[in-house]
Amino acid sequence: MDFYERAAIVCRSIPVGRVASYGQIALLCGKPKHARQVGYALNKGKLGADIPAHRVVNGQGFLSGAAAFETFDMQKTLLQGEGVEVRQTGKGWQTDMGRYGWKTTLADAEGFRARFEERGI
DNA sequence: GTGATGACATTGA
DNA sequence: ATCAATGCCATCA
Repeated sequence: MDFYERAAIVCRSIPVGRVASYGQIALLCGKPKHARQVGYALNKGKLGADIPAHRVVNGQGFLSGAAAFETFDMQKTLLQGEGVEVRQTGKGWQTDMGRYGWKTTLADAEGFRARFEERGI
């Protein structure tokens, strides 16, 4: 399905030092209800090797906790290395979406949509 | 084909 | 604020 190709493009577009949510990525792919498939794809590495999967967190800024990285705190380490603050809360590792969340606009979504169409995906 | 699974999100109590 | 219940839909067995 072309959804994964789109997701790969979107993920590679996440700025360094920013994080995006699964739902946000799904939305930018034009499939608002595919948040879970984004997670599935990242888990399975279906988007390819050059994907900054560590910049993808859930809607509240929590790190997934799934062991798709070398060690459990790999994702945290990578993010902090990019300047993203990651705090330990009672529930788990969390980033401040207000400060580090990737701010996307309608224009961004439209831009992606155009890129997808010109590629026929 | 059917049913279970999941790096999610939203709603309502 | 916290927690459970739903909704969701591509994969996989």
